[in-house]
Amino acid sequence: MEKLHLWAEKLKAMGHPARLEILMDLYRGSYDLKRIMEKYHMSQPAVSQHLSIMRRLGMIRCSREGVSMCYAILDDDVKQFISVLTKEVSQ
Amino acid sequence: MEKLHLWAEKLKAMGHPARLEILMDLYRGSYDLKRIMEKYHMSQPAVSQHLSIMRRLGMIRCSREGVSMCYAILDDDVKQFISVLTKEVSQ
DNA sequence: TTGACAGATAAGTATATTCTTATATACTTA
DNA sequence: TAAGTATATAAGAATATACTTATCTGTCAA
Repeated sequence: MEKLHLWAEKLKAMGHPARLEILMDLYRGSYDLKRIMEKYHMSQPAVSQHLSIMRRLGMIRCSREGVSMCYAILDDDVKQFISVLTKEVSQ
Repeated sequence: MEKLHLWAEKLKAMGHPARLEILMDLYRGSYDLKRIMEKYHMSQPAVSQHLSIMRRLGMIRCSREGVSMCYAILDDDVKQFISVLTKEVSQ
């Protein structure tokens, strides 16, 4: 896929408040499924599907940690962007 | 609107290859309607609607220049992001 | 080995997005 | 002022996205 097109895909994926918040959580270390569910009035499958969208694009990776799953940001460009955004949003 | 939510809106708006390319064109000075139409197999109204989406969000502004319109990036965050992206994509 | 827990996937539906074609508007020039 | 050019807007259709509920899978502990 062309670079620009791939970027558009990643931006679109970041273009949802719940996904953006998950990424910011992950940047800080980990995300809290229940908090996301409550804040966005969203079911567990819905959150799982948002994670899956970002996983398909290689933006995040997941690994099993016993009974639960551990997510982390994989894409360096995304990580860089979220780092800047985190500072910007907290102002 | 909450800061995070507004950012999500802007990212979603950037999350379309034609809109992203228009923004990159505008960052360099101006965009070429015919080139965008041809590259994305898109009609004039379709491009106009993409511009309108970004205009509604305050990402770009437009002013009349005689018979044609002059667009420019208005939002500093967007400008900053596109400047970084432009470098990244050209590598 | 079964029950409970955490989370993923499937299937279907409501809504949003992105186009299309048709038409309207603003400006310029003959 | 009529015609031409550049662009915007309107209405509707096709497609994509974001949910829902139901169900499945993997892990652990009794």
